[in-house]
Amino acid sequence: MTASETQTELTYHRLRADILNGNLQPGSALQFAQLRETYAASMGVLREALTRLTAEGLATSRAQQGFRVVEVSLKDLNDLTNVRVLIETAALREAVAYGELDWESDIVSAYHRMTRTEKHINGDENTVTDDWAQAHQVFHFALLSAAPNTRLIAIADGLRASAELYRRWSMPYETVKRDVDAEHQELMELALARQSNEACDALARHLSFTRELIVKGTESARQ
Amino acid sequence: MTASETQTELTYHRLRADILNGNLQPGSALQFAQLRETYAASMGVLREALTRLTAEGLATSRAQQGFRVVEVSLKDLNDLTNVRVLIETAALREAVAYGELDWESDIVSAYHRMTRTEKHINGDENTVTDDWAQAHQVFHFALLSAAPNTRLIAIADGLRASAELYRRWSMPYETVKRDVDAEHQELMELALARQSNEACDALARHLSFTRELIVKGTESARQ
DNA sequence: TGTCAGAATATTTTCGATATTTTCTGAATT
DNA sequence: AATTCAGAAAATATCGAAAATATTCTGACA
Repeated sequence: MTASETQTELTYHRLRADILNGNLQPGSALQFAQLRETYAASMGVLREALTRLTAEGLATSRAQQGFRVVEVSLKDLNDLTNVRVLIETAALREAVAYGELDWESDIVSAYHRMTRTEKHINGDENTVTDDWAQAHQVFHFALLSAAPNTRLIAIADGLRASAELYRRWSMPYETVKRDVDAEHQELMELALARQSNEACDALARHLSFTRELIVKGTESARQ
Repeated sequence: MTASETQTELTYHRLRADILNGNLQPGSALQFAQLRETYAASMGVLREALTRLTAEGLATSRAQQGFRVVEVSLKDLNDLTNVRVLIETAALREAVAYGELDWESDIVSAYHRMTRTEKHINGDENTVTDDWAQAHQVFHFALLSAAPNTRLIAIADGLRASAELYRRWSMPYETVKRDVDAEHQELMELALARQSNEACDALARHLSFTRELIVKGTESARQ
């Protein structure tokens, strides 16, 4: 193996991707025998990858009962959204206060890349390409990256992984014709204009949008 | 092995305790051969325990270069303190708003236990007993436990582990005769009186105290 | 004196066989 | 019909040796 990436990291990334894109369904059991075939990895490697995913909040484990994909729920989505608003607005406020030219350039660059990346697989509006998801993450990371408080940024990044899980869930409900690009553009412009309060409001709305969609979607489905 | 605790968990807890109480110094290498003797554990078990500690922020790892105890720094202490104030006050505000009789009773009980627990080992003011550290954690957990947002509580708990690392560092500087018990009592009374703003202020001051001590201590040492 | 290649050493990573625990199945008992 | 229990089956947890990779040491060359 010539790559610098260790076997465990490779398996970790592949498992992580399969959880995030729904290939492994929330709540389903992650059994070693089965995973071993799929990923051609030894038990030790799988075990370590799963431990990392558990710590990240994408899987759960109970002693002697193995691992499962984490469950999703409306309650957790609500909690998650509230925490993300709290953390990300705090980080954005710092970034707007301390960001310099590098920060501005990174945001513009990330925005450009995101808007020029093919968003849907074969035009199917219920899907998102890996490339776009990646570019989206980079854009949001760039927005906060100038915040001096690295702990804040690390927590925001960690929560973004969980949020990805729900984004997938919300896609079928995006009947409202949400204009995500416009939200991102507004966010970028307010940040670059150093309008702290307005930018934070826009970010809060942006983060809350997914929750609103799912809540409304499941409510109408229940009737 | 008859215990319900799995081998990995046992080793994880022992390693964690040794990092927190300074038995393993910040920045020092955690080598397998050495750890294997100390903890009488296999490589796989150690590897998993270390992976969990890394995810928790108490250790670091680089591919092919093993694990180390996490480094401490003034910058990180500052970041950590700011995030903790942000998170814990948000959680406390929720707890004060939603807490019921169970919550009140738990706080009173935890406070009582903490104040009746021997604090120092052999009266040495530079040390803290494991029992007191445990009771202290339980008290702070009880304060926030009524917050409906479980994500918020989980993050607060996670950060408390890192904070423990710095508490140890600050002990030699506690020359100011800090009255921790009084701080805790004030905190408890304000929370039970449902005085949200005042309680959050008291909590912010309480969390920031450790930072002030270390900053002042290292400044005067540098002169 | 400083630099560099290559051997020697030390450390980490990976693997599958074995031990332990949980879950399943079905017959016996109340 | 419901419960209990033992044995079988399936899954997870544990271990230490072997492979892969980094680090250190050595001595020749500039």
